[in-house]
Amino acid sequence: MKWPLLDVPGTAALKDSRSPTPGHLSNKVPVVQHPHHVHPLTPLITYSNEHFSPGTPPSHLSPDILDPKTGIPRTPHPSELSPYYPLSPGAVGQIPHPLGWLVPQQSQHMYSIPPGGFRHPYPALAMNPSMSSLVSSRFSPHMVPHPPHSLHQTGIPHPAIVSPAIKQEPGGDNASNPTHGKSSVPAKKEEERKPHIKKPLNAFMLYMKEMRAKVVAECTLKESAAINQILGRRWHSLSREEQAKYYDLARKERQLHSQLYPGWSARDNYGKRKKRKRENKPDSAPESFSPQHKKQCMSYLPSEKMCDSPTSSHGSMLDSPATPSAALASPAAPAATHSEQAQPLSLTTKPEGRAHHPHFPLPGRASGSSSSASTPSPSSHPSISLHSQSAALLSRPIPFTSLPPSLLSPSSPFHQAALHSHHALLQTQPLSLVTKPVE
DNA sequence: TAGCCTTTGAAGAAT
DNA sequence: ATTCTTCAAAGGCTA
Repeated sequence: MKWPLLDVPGTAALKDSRSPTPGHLSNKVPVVQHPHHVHPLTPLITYSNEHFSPGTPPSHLSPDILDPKTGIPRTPHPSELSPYYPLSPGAVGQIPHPLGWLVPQQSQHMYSIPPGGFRHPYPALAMNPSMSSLVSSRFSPHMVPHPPHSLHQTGIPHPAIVSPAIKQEPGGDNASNPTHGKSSVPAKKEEERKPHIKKPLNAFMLYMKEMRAKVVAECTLKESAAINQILGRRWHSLSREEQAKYYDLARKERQLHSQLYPGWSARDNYGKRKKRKRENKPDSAPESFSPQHKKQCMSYLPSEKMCDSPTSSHGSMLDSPATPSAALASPAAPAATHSEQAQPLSLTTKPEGRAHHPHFPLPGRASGSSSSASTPSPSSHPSISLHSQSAALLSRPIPFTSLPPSLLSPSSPFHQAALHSHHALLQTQPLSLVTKPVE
């Protein structure tokens, strides 16, 4: 099922991402509508900080680098060495932080605006008539409008595009390329010429990108694995509204991404990375962890406990956004009856594999399925499967999208019951730790 | 030095 | 229809 697209004014045209119609996009994408508005995703769609590093521009941003595809020399522009929006210096000062509501404190240093201004992260989108005012005078000639289908070959430094030279697999990616071999030389060449278009970031990734620096600063930690654990917990501690913001951003980004790369599929990136080494897991029982995994988990726990102060534990996982609209329609009352400590590291209870979060059928593909609301799959989450009673209490993640707004009201019996069940579940969560072998 | 770790979510593949 | 797998960010760590 798909994320139930919001009827957010201005996004309707994006709903059909496969048939981008510049004319439609014009006045329906509020994020780029106003000439002085910065794309709300600005700091989040960087995809890679490589594109930001003013001091050490990646090779593909090097001025004297020719586009591997077109051979067109990249026009060096100061703004390319740092953030995205090619706004004039005079306009920079007018830029409200696109995520001011997200990063009230750290926005200044996290997204400092360089002298060169921003570079629009989605130049192609900027090329439609309505956006032309935004970019017409800010892009160098080679960034002049191109049909979406040719974007990959223009050398436009879209943050989602990573030069093959950077992202390329060691050894020519042969190992993971099913078409490798003598007979696939053309295919290989073709593959090499293709820029690596990264996946759009999901809500949590956006959140991580946003909050990582803060957590790092707070905890003086740098290991991403540890940071991510903390962020994962904090993510769950966010209120529905707070998460909804990120879901909304992620949705918009997906829409923009699909607008820019109509032919792109997540499958395109399959095999781009080296295969993970989790193959050694199958031989172990679900509840048995490899020593390495154990060690990793345990080693990260103390750090997290020390750092992860429940500064934002007013949310509930039940309050996670089914849809932003739902969240906004009925913002969850701060159900701060549990703290993060009350949910000790459920992440460590994940034996292996990935499972969709059972608590909330977030507006993904499952939400469109009516059966998803009636056929719970608690086993999809290890911690749930370990607590059938809790799972029964929770009885099942009913898609909020399928519920009438009245039930979504914090004061509604359903809401209260759900919270009660949720809290009951949380109280059982510590048990899940027991299931984790302690060395 | 390539890949792992760790998180959640999206999307595609597989069952 | 459901489950599983891969990738997205990121930086220290490890083989």
